Amino acid sequence: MAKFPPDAYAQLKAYFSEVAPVSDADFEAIKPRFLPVYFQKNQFLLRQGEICSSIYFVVKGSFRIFHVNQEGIELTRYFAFENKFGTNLTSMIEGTESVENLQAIEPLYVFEVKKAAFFELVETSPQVNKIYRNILQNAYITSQRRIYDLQGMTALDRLKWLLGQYPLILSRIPSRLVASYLGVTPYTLSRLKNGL
Amino acid sequence: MAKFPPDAYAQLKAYFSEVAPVSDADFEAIKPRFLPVYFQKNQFLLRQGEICSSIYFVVKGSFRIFHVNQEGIELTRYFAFENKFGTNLTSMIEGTESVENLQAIEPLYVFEVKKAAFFELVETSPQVNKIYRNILQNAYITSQRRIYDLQGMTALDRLKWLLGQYPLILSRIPSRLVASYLGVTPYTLSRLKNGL
DNA sequence: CCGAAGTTTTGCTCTAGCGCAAGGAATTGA
DNA sequence: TCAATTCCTTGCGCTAGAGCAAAACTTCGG
Repeated sequence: MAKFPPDAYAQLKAYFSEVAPVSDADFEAIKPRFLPVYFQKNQFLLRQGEICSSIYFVVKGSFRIFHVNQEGIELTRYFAFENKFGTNLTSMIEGTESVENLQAIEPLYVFEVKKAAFFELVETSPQVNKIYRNILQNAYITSQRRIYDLQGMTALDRLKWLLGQYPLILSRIPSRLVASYLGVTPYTLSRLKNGL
Repeated sequence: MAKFPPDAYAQLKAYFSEVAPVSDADFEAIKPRFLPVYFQKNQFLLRQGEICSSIYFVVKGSFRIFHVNQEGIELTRYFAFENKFGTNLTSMIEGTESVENLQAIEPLYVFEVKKAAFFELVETSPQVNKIYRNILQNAYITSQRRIYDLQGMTALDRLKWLLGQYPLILSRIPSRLVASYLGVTPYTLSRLKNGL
């Protein structure tokens, strides 16, 4: 295991300046709530049935959010790459048991922000508040878009749509997981790749 | 056109007592922000491209929220029946152009709450605040559930799932609209009904 | 560096659901 | 109330994608 990226806080600050610029002094106050954590490939950040108590910011690597349905099929709904936040919002907000799993896909370096610390920051830091509004809206908009954009598309068009958003996804993420995101079998995805 | 249901405010008060009980005095203060409005069957409450400036509470009748995709196919995502709130959240929150239409299915009696008045109530009334949290959470959870529950189900199972939620929907709503909700053609829905 | 386990590809068959066409039923409006 | 329109059903052929089996390729631990 390589050590935690030394410039990770600089990266976080750069993220803030994109979304909600923050002064050096304010950033120093926020910083200690962002805890560097490492997860191995395939390790779980959260398992279904547990209560989600943190939100994560990806410094390096990636994780996915997925659900296992009645038939035992995995359905992936989100890939979190560098500079993305990810958590199970419903479980974290309501304190209910998660129906989703969060799992590292690659060796993963994240900042973990504990629920209590996070909501405190939401109240005390206008910047974090803005970021939170962003997260909420994106969560909703993303899931809406997913329904509307994908409904009625062929599997090939869905794949193209995904590649439009993450051009490198097929070289970075196992096909099996991409298939579980697109809602097709790995067989079908393999064949689709020929038709690109 | 029949006149607006005379006991509509009593109905609204009953709804509050289910979700967030409110004293008579407080209710009197809230009441004037709920404006009785009538829409004819098929009339639009909002068209795509417009900015959504109100939220609606159904007293009697129903409306649907739908989107028209690139191929010109209508995709319905929500049916609002009695005692349900409905609006285009994204457009209302962000003030952006709506990509969805709201349209009365039956003769429709609603309370309209203007955006400004609504957000003022959210700030000043703990009860309305709670109802708003409810709406936001439901919006997100519903769209999540829709992705997870329906993914991988056959069309017949999706129909049964819908009938589990709204047992009378097929007798109340035109089949064409139910089909556009389930993501199947009217042909297929018609055949599915035989297999129930 | 090698064997085992997991992953991806490919051939083949099968089925759910599409979509046209045409007939029947139900709504609508003057 | 009666035509006109819209909506629903049904027969039929067709295609996208599922799913099994087996081969080819990767990855990983020791």
